[in-house]
Amino acid sequence: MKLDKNYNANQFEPLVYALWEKNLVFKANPESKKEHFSMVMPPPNETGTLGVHHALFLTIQDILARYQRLNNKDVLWLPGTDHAALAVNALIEKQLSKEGLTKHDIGRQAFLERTQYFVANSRGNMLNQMRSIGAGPDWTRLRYTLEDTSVRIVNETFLAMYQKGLIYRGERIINWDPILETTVSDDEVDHREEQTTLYYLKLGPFEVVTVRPETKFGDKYLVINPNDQRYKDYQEGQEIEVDWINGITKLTIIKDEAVDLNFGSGVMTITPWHSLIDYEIAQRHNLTYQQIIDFHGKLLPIAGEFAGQTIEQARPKIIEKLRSKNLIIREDKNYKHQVAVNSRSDALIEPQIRLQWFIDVNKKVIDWHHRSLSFKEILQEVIKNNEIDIIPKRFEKIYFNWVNNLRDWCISRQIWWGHRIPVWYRTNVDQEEEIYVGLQPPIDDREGYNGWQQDPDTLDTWFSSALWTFSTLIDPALAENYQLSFKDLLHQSPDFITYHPTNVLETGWDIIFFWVARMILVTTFMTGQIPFKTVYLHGLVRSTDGKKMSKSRPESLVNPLEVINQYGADALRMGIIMGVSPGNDLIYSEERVKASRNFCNKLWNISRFIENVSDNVVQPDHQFETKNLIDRWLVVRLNQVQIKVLDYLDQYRFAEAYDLIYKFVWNDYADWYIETAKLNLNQTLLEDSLRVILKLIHPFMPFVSESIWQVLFENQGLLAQQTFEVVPINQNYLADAQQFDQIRKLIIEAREVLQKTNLKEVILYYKKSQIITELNPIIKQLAHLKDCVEVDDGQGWRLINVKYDCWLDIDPASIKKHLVDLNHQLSDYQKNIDKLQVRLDNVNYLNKAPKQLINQTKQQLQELLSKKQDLKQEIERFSRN
RNA sequence: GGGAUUGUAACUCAGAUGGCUAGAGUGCAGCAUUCACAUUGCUGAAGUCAGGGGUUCGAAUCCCUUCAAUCCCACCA
Repeated sequence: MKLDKNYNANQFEPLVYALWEKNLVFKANPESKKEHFSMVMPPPNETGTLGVHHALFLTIQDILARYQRLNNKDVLWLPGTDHAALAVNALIEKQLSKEGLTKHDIGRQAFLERTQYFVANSRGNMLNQMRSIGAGPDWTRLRYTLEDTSVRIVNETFLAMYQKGLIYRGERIINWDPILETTVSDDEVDHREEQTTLYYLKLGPFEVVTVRPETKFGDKYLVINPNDQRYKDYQEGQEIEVDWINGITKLTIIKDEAVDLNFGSGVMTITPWHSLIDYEIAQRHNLTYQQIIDFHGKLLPIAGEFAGQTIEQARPKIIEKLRSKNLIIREDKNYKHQVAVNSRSDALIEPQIRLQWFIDVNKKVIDWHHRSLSFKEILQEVIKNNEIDIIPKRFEKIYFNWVNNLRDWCISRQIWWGHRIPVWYRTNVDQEEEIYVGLQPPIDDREGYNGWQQDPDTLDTWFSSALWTFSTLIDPALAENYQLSFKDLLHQSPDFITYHPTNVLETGWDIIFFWVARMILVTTFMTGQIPFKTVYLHGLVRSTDGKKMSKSRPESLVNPLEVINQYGADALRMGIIMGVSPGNDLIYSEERVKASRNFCNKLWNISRFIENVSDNVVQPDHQFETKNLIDRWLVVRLNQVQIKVLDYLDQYRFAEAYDLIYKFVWNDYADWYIETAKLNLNQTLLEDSLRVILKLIHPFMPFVSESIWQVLFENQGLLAQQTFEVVPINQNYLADAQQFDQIRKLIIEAREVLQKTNLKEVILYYKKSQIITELNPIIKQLAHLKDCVEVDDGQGWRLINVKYDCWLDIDPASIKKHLVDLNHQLSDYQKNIDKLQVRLDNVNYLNKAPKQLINQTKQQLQELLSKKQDLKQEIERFSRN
């Protein structure tokens, strides 16, 4: 025998994967005459290692890709990685700070070199990890969000939007991370609850509350709600003088409805530079504002004696001073409120006003289906018109909710790692600033003037990710040629022509805003096409305690490589697919992985059996030739399962598809067909059916299926190149299949009675039946009977659930042990009979329910009645004796 | 404050468009043993489908409501 007793995943997986790569089975071919199927891989961040959530999306996408290949399509699954500007930047800065350095110490150039080195390293690791999960994307088309082609397309996009007036530069309030010293987009800000002290301060005749006394230095305005009767005597614009932290200050009264009458005393001072709401109030009333905290998080000279100190240092001293001036009325030490933090770096966000680049989402200048629309409108339209389907559907609501509240997208970042903004500035003779936006650095040909300086900022990492579906399909060689326009690039790149729009985008629901929406936004603008036709969203993987896996709780993290080591990649894949429905989160459970590992082994041993009973020469047959009704039963089941599995896969219902295969293979194929095959061998059908099963299971468990295929059928070529063959059946097979179902019932019931009565070696008598005679040895063996004998009339215990007349040769004393169960069963029958009877007595049911259903109900009732009758008779007969 | 999701066996979860006696994995109980597989086989026990109400001939499934949990968005200075 060629196969070992147990399936050893670690032994086969690397070999099998190497074989796939060698044979280029993952390679897409745009020139193929087959139908094309395309999908881009969401590029994972190049921060190092993969987690289980990566394993999840790689598995789902790999199932899709392998399924479509077996479905006779030309498949492009395009892999790549993301430079992950903010995340990687934070990581490198953390490394530096461990060495006692900051990025300014080493300078921009050295910082970038160091980052590149780090990223190149982690990329290699990650790609190998993807391989060990079994993912089979087209590695020949591996892309990277910070490669040359990407830079070109990013700049093309920036330029095109700039020329349309969709990108503008402006001073706005933004989320500032004082640690990384960069802007953070709204979506990247997390809110965390914090307990702090709320101070009630005396401000002249008023009382104001604050948790941030350090922002109070710039106070010039006092805002009250115009509907507040308590302060109706104070007029808008009225000025008052009060004693404040650093002496006498003049305040102007402003009335604005943003003030909550019920919070504190209903009076507030505002700090527009460092608060979004205050900023909005200031904008409405045309107020002046100034910066109090600098971009490093330190107080500016306006804070007088506290200037140069960080907030942490200054706050207690400021409190001390306020206290000494008797300006603190009272303090609430248990005040709970939400603070904003950068989700990537965990730093406290300090709102700041700064010159930034923005994308205008409301300007209606984009040509879309012959109308001029804004980004916001296009985002709404493509979903409303079903140009793009989101699965599961409920995420459409979440999507619209987000789009409706969308504000201009701030795309500039002050970190160093990322796409540099393609804008250059210089000062001309009149000391005015000139600006140049272009694809490549401009050349300054004037002598004696300052040359062009590129904007120091980089772009939000999601800006380049947003181009992912089309930028990756552009031919890199063409992109090097700046003589070609962007349109030329699109129209001359075979991959773009063939594969765009892509068929599916498969990703987690948590990045629907960051990524999915922004891909739609940028792609529609740049290509005039939608980026994908379907969005399939999967859930988050959580740890066994039901919480999010997070780096701050290392015990919650599961390392997919360790799992693969222990149980194999196929086991991991199905462990996280089993029993999970689209869009729902899943809790990682090692039990499920184990169950899948056992299933691998089951498959393995089925194959081992087949190999064992097969002649050495394996002939390709594919005829599914049947010799008896068991064979026909199998063929019918195969056919049904095959159709259903393909149907589930078309609907992205992976868990259900897998579940069906699992049950079929284990409960039907192994437990019944293989068992009967020991006495009734049909070698070609065994091989044909195994081939079908391996193909069906292959998208889910590629390694074990390919390993078996290689050992058993290696001459038949690579599994991944085969297409599904439909198992042929004809109508009279169905009747045979039903016959065998009856025989299975017979065997099950016989086993049960023998178990309950604790008897062995019992004889089964049966009234003349051709089928039982034909299957006599099989029934005997599977039910563990001593013999199976045809008789003219019955004797012994009559089987209830079977259509045939047969009896087990059991003495009444033994049956008595079983009597309690039997009476229990009897009352179960009665309960169900009552239920069905009530239904059939209901006139409305008879009038309104479909005819077919009524007939079914009647039939069920008849069956139950007769079973009950039989059982009752038997019990009585045996009780009498 | 706005919104989404979840509540089904001891545990983790499936049950799309309402229609058999509500299923699986794990666990549990009993039995089997040199058979392809102990990563096994056979048999079994275990559920008021969170509670209440409604629609319907018929509800785990649809609607309303209460309770509990998780998450997203927006936020009070």
